Amino acid sequence: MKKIKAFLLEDQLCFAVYKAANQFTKLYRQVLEPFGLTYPQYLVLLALWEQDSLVVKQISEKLSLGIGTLNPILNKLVDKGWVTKETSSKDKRAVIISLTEKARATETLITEKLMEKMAHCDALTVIDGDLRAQLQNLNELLTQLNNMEVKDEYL
Amino acid sequence: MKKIKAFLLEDQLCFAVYKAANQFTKLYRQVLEPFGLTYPQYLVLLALWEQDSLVVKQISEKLSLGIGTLNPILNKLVDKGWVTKETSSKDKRAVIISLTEKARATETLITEKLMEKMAHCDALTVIDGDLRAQLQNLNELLTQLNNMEVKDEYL
DNA sequence: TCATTTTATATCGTATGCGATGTATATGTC
DNA sequence: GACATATACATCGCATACGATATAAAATGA
Repeated sequence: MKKIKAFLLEDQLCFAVYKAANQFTKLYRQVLEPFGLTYPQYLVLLALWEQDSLVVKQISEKLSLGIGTLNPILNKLVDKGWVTKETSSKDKRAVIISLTEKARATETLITEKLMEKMAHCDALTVIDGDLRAQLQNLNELLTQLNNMEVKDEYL
Repeated sequence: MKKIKAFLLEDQLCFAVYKAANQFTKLYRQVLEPFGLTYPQYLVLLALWEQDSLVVKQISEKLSLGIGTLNPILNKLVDKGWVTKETSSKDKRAVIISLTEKARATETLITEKLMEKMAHCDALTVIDGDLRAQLQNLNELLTQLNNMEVKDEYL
């Protein structure tokens, strides 16, 4: 009596994603820890290196993280001197997050160390291309699904 | 001055995986919450539905979770009456986790509810096949990388 | 204008997820 | 059998991640 394939642990897409996310975090920790950074904290910096001085809401959207998750991360980045927080003068509700000199100065080094680590595994690059595109599709789908849920109740 | 493509937030494989994992957890919560289950708790049940009465160590390996993460989850499952814990008679260090009657009885219902939810999104099924295989490759790679790290220091 | 509603953050409680450490039990070696 | 080592689990501290709630400021509208 074999069970439905889709519901065996090893065959589940969601489980594969779950495991990959955990493994990635572990891998990145090796590089980021010496800088005193965690993976989510690094993501915030990554967003700001692309475009500095974002409002919290913009970072929240870029990373798909709620304020409840993001705010503690931002506070830690402030404490550790990576970013600053200032109220927007145009909209006093909004808070602008900006990179410090330290954060700007360290971008290259962190990026190099990460590339070094990843280079140890050429296969990662090979796999990368197609998978990335598919995952982006998946993410759009999941996001839609999650946003649809409220309406869903009324069907 | 465009930056290296690989290091733009949106283009990063790890970020795509990270987001997908978060979205999946949200999606599953909708189905699992009425049962009083979280996604990791459900994963434990999934493992046990495949094969009951596993030792903690075995579950830890199946889910790629350390004892520090797994133990609190198991304790909650015990508290809520989904599984039992008993010391192995053969090896008094080992703890055997077994499904309760409630857990066995609810498997079908939970599985049905999950399939219902997923069925709302046919596209998920279409994407699934290839992506799953690729993610499994990715996971093997990442796991190897993570296990290699210790030796890595001596190169 | 002024009450209502929306929006941007902040805070809180619960549940992971991890590395580090502690403890009891097996195991291997002599 | 004694003892060093390895293994299985437990516990702790830190850092997310989420939903729910709170608060202040902006936008809306009668």
